Amino acid sequence: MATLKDVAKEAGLTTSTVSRILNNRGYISDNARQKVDVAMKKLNYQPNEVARSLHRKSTNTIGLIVPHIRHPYFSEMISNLEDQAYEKGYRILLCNSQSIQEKETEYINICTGNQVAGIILCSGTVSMELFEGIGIPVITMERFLGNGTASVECDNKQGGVLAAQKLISCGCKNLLHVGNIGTITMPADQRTEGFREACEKSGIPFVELLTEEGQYNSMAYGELIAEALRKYPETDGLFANSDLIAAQTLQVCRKMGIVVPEQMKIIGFDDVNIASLTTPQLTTIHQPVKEMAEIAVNLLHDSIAGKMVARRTVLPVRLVERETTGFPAGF
Amino acid sequence: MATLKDVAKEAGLTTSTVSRILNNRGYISDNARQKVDVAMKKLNYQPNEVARSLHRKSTNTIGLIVPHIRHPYFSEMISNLEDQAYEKGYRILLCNSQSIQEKETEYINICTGNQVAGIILCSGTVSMELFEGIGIPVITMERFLGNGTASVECDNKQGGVLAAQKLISCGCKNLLHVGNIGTITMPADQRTEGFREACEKSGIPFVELLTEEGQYNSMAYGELIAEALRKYPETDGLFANSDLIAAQTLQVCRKMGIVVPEQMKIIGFDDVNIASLTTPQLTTIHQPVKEMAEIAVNLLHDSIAGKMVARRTVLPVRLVERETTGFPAGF
DNA sequence: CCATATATGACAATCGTTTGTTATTATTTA
DNA sequence: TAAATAATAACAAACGATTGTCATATATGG
Repeated sequence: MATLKDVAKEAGLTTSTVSRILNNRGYISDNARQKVDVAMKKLNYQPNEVARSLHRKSTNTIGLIVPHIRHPYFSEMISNLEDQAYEKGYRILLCNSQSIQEKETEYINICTGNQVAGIILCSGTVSMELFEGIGIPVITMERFLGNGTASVECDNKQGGVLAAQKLISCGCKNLLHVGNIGTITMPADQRTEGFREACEKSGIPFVELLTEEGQYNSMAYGELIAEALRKYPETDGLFANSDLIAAQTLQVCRKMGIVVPEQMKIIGFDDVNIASLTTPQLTTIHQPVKEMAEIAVNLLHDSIAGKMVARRTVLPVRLVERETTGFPAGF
Repeated sequence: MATLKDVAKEAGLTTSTVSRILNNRGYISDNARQKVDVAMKKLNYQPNEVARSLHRKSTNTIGLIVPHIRHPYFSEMISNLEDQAYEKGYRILLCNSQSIQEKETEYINICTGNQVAGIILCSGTVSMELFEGIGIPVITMERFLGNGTASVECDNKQGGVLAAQKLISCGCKNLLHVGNIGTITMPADQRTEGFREACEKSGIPFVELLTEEGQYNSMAYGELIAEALRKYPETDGLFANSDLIAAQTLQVCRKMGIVVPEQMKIIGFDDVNIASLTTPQLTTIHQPVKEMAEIAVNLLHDSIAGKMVARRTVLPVRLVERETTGFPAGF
């Protein structure tokens, strides 16, 4: 790899001048600019970002910590975040914590060790103290973090309300809600909250099913759901905390001979691509993933620049009616 | 952020000694080791990887260039690659080229500029010349690259053969194959090759449907398939180059009133999670994604270490029979 | 007690880039 | 023609860690 020095020698200039040209500072003649251009092309010169980063004491890399990559919601989110980061000139250091505390902790250290400019933390489990003293901006998504970090969420509670209202308006009398991991508190718990409130308002009872970390990680909810449906056979409406769970519910219903939507209505969450690939297609709560990603990167960008930044950003969700709640099959 | 110097001062030692302790070289006393340990903890010291990288002239980062993140096959692949990289002490710099040549080129430059230790290139479009002189190891996955780079693929051709044989053994007489992007050559084209040969051997005709880049990027194949099924109404067996396409085909069939598997058998490719979330569940060709990822990272690791490395690695595929080819619904 | 092994200090170079300072020239401009 | 501006050279320090070379100081063993 050619260095600045090589370019300078090739162009017959000093490193100072070449560096100044690259960074557009001070006096520069067109002549010099051209000579440098030619030399750079000839030597196939690429500035060494590592050296640059060392000097300016920060990289243009964002550490992205997620609990999952394969999960459709996160792959969607990662994709959008990568997009936005690229737009703003940032790179993504991808860290899959698998929602294991130790891995998350280690990845945080890896991020700081690698001098990332900032961290975007998606739905993790690590305690907030770890972020107290790291001295770089952190944006959380779908994640509580008590200290000074900014968070981006969708209106989870409203999503729960919408789901409940829809199921109730469909005439469901016995609801089942497949919620989050019981042992971890996260903003997505608000879905349950909203669901509960709406149910209580209408006097409709519902059973809340807590999931376990193991299921979250394996993305396999089939057994859990089958068991619950056996235990609560009167269930005629189900609200799942993700489309993935809802899709698996469909499979379980089929196995058990429960016809959707006739005997059971189902509503998912996220509105990822599988939602429209199931049969029947999933009614779901749409999360504005793209907008959330854009806002997250913008917040981080501003935060890195030392600007003050919104402490909490909540984006609206909306109900997308497809077929699992009896949408007119007229297509 | 505390530096080595700070730690040394805190521990009452010199930077030389501390550095030697951190890197386990030369003579070190337990006493000194402890003092450094205490100082590190007290100062919350993290070695600056940027400085380290600059010195050793290489990072422990792998550039991962993919044409997609949201696509289930790639998110699966990315997840496995991240896993493997982590195991071996590498970090992942995630680059989504969106199969745009310019972006791919730029990302290659970004990778080299950031002194990555190596690159894993998934199914890209850029011409191989770009990789000629970059001087770092490159492993390709599902991607041809004529020059000295190593590649990891699944046995695409065999996959095509298996699919054809299955459809034919199911009694299909008029086959449709939804293939790759017409304008780009890639190993996945071999699926078509295998499919063709098996069909010809049995004297069964098939129509090959080329897809377009636009579809690949939007992941929306519905229109294309609907059109084809209208044009070739006698079709009774379909082999799609991905589960995503196959899943969309199921939706199209439903809209058109074609009953699967009775009137039409469908086989996908990849065996990603959606394959078992559709109704009926997809029969598909299983790619050993995990093993491919593991081998890719191992190859890159060896390649970085200067070892000689297999030029081409082809892993076996297998047919996974589910419901779209009439698997006994006895579950 | 001398030789060897062990442990550390003190210093400096290096990785590649940025940036500041001072000096030196060439070109304008008043 | 003196003064101001423009363009570059020549050096060197800095970013933080690694590593090499000596020098020095104990400790251990034969």
